Amino acid sequence: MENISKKTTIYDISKLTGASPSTVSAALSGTWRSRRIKEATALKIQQVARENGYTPNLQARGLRKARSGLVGMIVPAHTNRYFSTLSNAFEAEARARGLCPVIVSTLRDPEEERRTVETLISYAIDSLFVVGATNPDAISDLCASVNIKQVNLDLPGTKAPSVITDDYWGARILTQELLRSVKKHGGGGEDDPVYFIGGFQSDYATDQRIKAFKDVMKEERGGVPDNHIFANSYDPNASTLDAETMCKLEGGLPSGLFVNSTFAFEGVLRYFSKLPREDFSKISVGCYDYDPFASFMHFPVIMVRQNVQEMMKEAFIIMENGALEPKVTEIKPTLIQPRTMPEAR
Amino acid sequence: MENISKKTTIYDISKLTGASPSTVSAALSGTWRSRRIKEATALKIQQVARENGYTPNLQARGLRKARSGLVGMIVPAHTNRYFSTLSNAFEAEARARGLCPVIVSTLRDPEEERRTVETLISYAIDSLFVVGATNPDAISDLCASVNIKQVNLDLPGTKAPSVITDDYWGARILTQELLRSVKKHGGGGEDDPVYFIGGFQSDYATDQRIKAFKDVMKEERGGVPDNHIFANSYDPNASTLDAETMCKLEGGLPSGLFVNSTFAFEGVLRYFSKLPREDFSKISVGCYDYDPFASFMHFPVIMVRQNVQEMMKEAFIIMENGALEPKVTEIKPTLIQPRTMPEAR
DNA sequence: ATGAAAGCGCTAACAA
DNA sequence: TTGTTAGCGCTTTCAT
Repeated sequence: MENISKKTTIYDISKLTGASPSTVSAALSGTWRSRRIKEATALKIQQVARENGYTPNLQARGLRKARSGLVGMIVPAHTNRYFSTLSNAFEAEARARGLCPVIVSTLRDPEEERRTVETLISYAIDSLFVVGATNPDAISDLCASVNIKQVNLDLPGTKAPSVITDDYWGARILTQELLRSVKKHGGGGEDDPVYFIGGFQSDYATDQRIKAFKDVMKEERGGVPDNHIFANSYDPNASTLDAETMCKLEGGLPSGLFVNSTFAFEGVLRYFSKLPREDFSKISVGCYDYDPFASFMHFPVIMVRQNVQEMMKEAFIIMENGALEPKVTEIKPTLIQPRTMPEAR
Repeated sequence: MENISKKTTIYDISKLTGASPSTVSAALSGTWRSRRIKEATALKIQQVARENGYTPNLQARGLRKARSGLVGMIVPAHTNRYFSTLSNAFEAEARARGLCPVIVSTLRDPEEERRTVETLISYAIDSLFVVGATNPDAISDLCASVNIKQVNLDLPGTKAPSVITDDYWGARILTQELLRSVKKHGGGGEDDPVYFIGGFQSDYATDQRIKAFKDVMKEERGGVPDNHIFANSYDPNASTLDAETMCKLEGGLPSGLFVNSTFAFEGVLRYFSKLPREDFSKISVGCYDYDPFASFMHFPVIMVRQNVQEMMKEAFIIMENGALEPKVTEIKPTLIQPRTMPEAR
C-alpha cells in the first residue's frame, strides 16, 4: 500500500516472502496447484500480494505467453443503438470468459479499419470480431498473416466465418407489415406510393433488403419504380437530401417509407422536422433497425430488431471452435410493432 | 509477406538488412534522426519492414517503456446516446494524439468499476477517463497507487479533476421551458401538475437537477409536492413503475414531466405505450439528455443536450496539464426544442 | 553513424 | 515442493 510511485512486481513479493519469483508467479497466476506449491505457501504469497496492492503486469504476461487476453472488436460507430447493443453483448460474452474486451469504432472508413486492426494486432489481441466492416476480407488478410482468429458480424466476408441477420426474411416481413399499415392509415388506394431510403446499394445487407422490398412490392403491388429507391449512403445527411428529393418527386409525403437503418432514419427525420405536423397523418414507416424512441413517434413506425444476443453468442461459439471455414450463419430478427417497447437489453 | 505463423520482429529485419537490432528499432520507431542514423539506412530498413509486413509488438514496447500508449475510459453503459457520444468524442481525441482508446462499460456497478479499472491498470494504460462512475474517489485511490492520471466526467469526484455539465443551469432552463410548454399545451391552469422522474437522489447530477426543478417550480408555481418527485434509480424498469405510480396518483397523465435522462425516459415510455393515444394530448415532457428520435414524438419533448465535444476536449487538456488539483469544470448544455434535429455528432 | 548488451515483468522448462 | 534460468520483443544507455 505504501508503494506510491512504482507498481509492485513478483520480485517485490518474492523478497517479501522469501519465495522465488517463479513460485510467486505460480501462486499469483493460479497455476500453483498444478505446480504442487504447498497450499500454505501459496496462501501466504497471495496474502502478501494483496497487502501490497499487487496486480500483474499484463503486458509482461502477454509478451511472455504471446497472447494478451484481449479480444478486439471493431464497429462502424458507437452512436447507434444496434451497434452499441452489439458492444454490450460483446462485453458480456468476453467478461464471462475472463477476457478483456477492446472495442474501437472505425467510422465506415476502410483505411481507418485497416489502421485500427493493425493497432489491435500490435497489442496482440487473441481474436477479432469485425462488425459491419466495409471490407471484411481485407481484414482477413491482415489477421491471417499473424494467425489471429476472426469472425465477421452484420456484414459477411468470404475469408472468415460470418454471423449476420437474415436480412431478406426480415425485410420481407417488414415490407409486408408496412403495406398493411399503409392500407390502414394511408390514402386508401392500392397505388399509395412506398419508398425506400438508406444504405449502400453495394453492401450485402442493403442488397438483400432491397431485394425483399422489391419482391414483396411485386407480389402485392405489381412492382415499384426504380426511382422510389434511394440507397447511396449510411450517412444521415445523405438521407436528409433523399427525403427531400422524395417529397419533391411525390409532391408531399408518401404513404409508406422503408427506412434502411436508424442512421438513415435520423437523416430523414431531420428533413421531416421542417414539415407541418398535419402532413404526417397518412404516413407509415418501416425501419430496419430498432430504437426504443423511434417506436413512439407521431406516426406509425414498424421496426425490425436484430437478435443481437444470439448473434454474439453464436460468434463466440464459432470463435471457440477455431473460426475455420468462412461459412455464413443467419439469425432471424424480430418485428416490433409501433408503440411497443420491449424489455431493454 | 510469406511469414504465416509468426509475427516479424526487429530481429528478422535486422538479419534481412544486416543492420543491428538497435538500428532497426530506431529506424522503425521514428527516433532515427536523433540517433543520427544515415537516412539511406533508415529508408532501406523501413522498406524491408514494409515488404515483410512488420508491425511493432506494442506489448513489448509498452513493457520496456513502462507506458503502453493505451488510454482507458469507463462508461456506465454503451446503449445510451449520451455515453456513446462521449465514446465517440473520446476516440477522436485519443486518435488525434496517436493513442489507442480502450472503452469499457461498467454497468453502474461499483464492483465492476473496480475490477475493470484494475484490469486497465494491469494493461498499463497511460491515463484514465472515468465517466459517470458511482464512486470516482475509489477509482482515484486505485489510480494514485500506480501514478495513473485520472479525469472524471459527468459525475464529479473529490480526488481528481472533473468535467461536468452545469446541471443546475441546464435543469433550470429545461424546467422553465417545460412550464412554458405546459402553459401552452396543458390544461391551462396554473396548477397543472408537473412531475420529476429518474436518477439517483444521492448522485450529484440528480441532486442539482432536482434542486433546479424545485427552485423554478417555487418561483413560478409556489412549489412542488415532494411526492411529485421520483428519483430512485437509473434503471428504466424503475421508471416504468414510477410512471405508473404517478398516473395512479394523478388519475391520468400529468401536464408536465421532467424526465431525468433517456434511461428514465425509456422506462416511462414503456408504461406510456400501454395508454391510449388521446391521453397524450396535453402532456409536455422535458428530458435531461438528448436523443434524436425522442425529439420527434407525438407530444412535445424538450431536451437538453450536453456539450460532449467540449467536455471531452477540456478533459484531455486537463489530462495533458498533469491532472493535478481536483477542481470541477462545468460546461453549459444546450436546449433543444421539440421536433428539432441538430446536426449529428 | 552504428553495434552490443542489459533489462522491462512475467512464465515455463529444467534442475534440484 | 521449490529455485534457477532463459527469453518473449523492444528501447536505451554506453561503447566504438
